[in-house]
Amino acid sequence: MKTVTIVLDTVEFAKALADETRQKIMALCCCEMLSVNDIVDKLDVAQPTVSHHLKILKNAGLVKSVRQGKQIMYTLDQKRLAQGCCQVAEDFAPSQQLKMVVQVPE
Amino acid sequence: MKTVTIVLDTVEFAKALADETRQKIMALCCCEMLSVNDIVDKLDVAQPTVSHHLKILKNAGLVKSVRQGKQIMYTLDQKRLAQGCCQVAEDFAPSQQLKMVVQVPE
DNA sequence: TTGACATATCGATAAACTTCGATTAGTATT
DNA sequence: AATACTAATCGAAGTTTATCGATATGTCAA
Repeated sequence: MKTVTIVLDTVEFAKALADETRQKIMALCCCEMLSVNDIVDKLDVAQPTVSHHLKILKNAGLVKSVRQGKQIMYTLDQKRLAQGCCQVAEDFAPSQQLKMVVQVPE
Repeated sequence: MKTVTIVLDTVEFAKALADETRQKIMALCCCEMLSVNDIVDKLDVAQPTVSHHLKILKNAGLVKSVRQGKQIMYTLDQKRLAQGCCQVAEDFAPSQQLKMVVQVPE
């Protein structure tokens, strides 16, 4: 039996987070699915800029996307984000343990 | 009575993390105090470069420093780092709760 | 299949960032 | 005080990144 440990690239992870516009996008689609235009409407940036940032977030595995007709809906992968945070904490702050609390639906 | 909530700037936090050399520095001085020269010796970068990165980490509150004679010793602020990770997770992944496990010394 | 809409890609520009050699500032030793 | 040592600052060069207008690609409806 093989154990596969998914190790995330903490530099790519941090780089994906390291932009104000991207953090705004992440906050917007953290808890719902939004189309690119939805995001453009809520921010003060051009459509190509939003697409550019979504691509970076996607490459870092931080957003998932699904096509719905003409639109492509994006949403933040919260689990992945939390995993990234945990990994950073594990790597650099081993004395300060972080635990991910699994939410049990009632 | 006033309640003061220390809110960390998640963009500055992420930017501080978003560089390979800085992550190497963080890994080096995560669990011990190192002088600037100690870090230079362990990495393949020039001294001004290390000083530059230490300044960025310091401004983000991620390292603490103390002068010891001629040297200035740097060490990672693990607690602060873990807090940053928690804050990012709270802000963007509210469904995936992270908890900081407080270490109780025996 | 034509037109309208949604998103991605391209190319250019400007700003931000990394790096390093040279220099400066601070500290300890002799 | 002069010297040696350590780290910070300065200035420049090169690289990366963010942004946007223009355009291409993909999808649906008529």
